[in-house]
Amino acid sequence: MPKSEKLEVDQGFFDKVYEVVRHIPHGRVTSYGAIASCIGSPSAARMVGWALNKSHGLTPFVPAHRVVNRNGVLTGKHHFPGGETMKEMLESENVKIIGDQVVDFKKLYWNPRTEI
DNA sequence: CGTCTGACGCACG
DNA sequence: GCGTGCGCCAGAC
Repeated sequence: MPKSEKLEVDQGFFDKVYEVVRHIPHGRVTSYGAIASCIGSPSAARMVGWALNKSHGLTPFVPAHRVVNRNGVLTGKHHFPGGETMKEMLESENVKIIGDQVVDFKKLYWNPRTEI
């Protein structure tokens, strides 16, 4: 079994997370759990958030602001510089936010498993 | 090597 | 409908 072959499969949890997140269309959002499920670990939603934390300032740019929790709430906004950065970035993509809640989250929800 | 923590999700009461 | 507890996997100390 060549190592190169294994390398493609065993990139690691976070790399897969980045790959999925990068596929999120402009002006759309998805959830941690959906990503986790898409990469093969349905209950590893925490790891997704953890990976995204490390993704900050990474290249290519990973739109972590498009990833919210299952409720459509911007749980990770505190990890962005400033405090309202995540909200502002989403609003710049025509995504409306009320408080920390994404408006029409259900409509804007992008399912990586179905639409990837 | 053991323990705690973490941008979540779900089951249970 | 809301609060609490547990599990998930990986890394830091």
